Amino acid sequence: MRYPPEETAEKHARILEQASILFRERGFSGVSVSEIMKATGLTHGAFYNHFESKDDLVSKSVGDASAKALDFMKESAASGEPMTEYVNGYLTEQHRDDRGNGCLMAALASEIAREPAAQAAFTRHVEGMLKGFTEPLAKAKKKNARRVAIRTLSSIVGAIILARAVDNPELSEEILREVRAALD
Amino acid sequence: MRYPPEETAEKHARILEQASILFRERGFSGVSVSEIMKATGLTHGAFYNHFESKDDLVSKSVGDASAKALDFMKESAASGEPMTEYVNGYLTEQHRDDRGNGCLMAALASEIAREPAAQAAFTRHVEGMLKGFTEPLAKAKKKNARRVAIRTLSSIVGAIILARAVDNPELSEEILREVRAALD
DNA sequence: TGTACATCAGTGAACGCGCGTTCACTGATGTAC
DNA sequence: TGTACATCAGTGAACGCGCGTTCACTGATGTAC
Repeated sequence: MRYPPEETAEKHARILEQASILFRERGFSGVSVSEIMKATGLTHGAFYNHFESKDDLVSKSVGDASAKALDFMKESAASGEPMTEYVNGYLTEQHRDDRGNGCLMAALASEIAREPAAQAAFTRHVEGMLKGFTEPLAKAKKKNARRVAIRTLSSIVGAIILARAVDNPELSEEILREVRAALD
Repeated sequence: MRYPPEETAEKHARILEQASILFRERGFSGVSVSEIMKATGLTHGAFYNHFESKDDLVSKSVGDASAKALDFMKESAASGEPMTEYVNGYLTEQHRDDRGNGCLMAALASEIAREPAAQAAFTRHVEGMLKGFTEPLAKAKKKNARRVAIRTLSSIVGAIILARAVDNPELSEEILREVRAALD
């Protein structure tokens, strides 16, 4: 049956949001269209009124998660010492244990390397993150701002991926702590 | 029909080898048992004479790939300036483009975080890599050898994962180059 | 303002497909006597 | 040394299952007059 346009738009946004959480938690191929629609409160058949295919959703949910993450970083940057603060929040056990709401790169970069549909949005995301790290450094007249940004991003993404994969809690915490210490 | 024991052992090793290449290329869930057996030159039915289940193979192929990678690192360490040399070889376009024969952590860490069967072997691998990085630093009386090892490992794993996921060749090469430069 | 009709976002059964896994069968190898 | 039999790693058809996707149908909303 027909629904008011605002309701339809709201459902569309909810599919995107649930998808971007579930994909980060379990990977693109680990989540079915049915599960996403169930999480949204609808049945699977309605999915194709909102997206062309699962691949279409994959690519759009990466774009959506990226936009939200870049907004969050900009807020963080607006409050003084941005990179150190951001990185300290990033390398926490809380972030490690909350994949669904956490970093897009740490959760999905490996799978995106094999998912051409999502690469364009993901590449823009990496550039956006690097820009967000580089600009404050450049403003503060630091040397090699872009290089420092690239190294920092690689370190923190690598650290949280390893901290998540390892089943020894001491080692996991050690990785987060020692990489955090690099920025102090 | 029955086969000589050496032939059976050789086939077993070949399944492990092909699996560890294919898994790194396309992820655990991206490769079917049939594909692995076809790559080994057998049919899928024979698989269960060698392994209990696909999960069993996943965990054993991680152990196998780890053993080979640690051996390779030890060889590299036996030849003088180990970490810098190793890292320079790691952060290359060649390694980036050869997932199947490349680093286990870069290829599979994200998926292993959701694959309990493989976590024990993977954790031993990370500890082995850290040990291989730490020992030469400690022998050379460097300060904070373990901390430097953790930061280096996080950086290079993060860098190659990002370099693979990004669809802009200049950005991809820049990431590899700028993280490589950190170790000079 | 009231009536008739087109619209379209839902539902849920059904589709073909590939997956992991099982199983009856084969036949060369290894063993017992 | 030769014969009879047990072993067991292969083959390939078949299994149930969940997946992405399609489709006939529903019925409230929006539009035309």
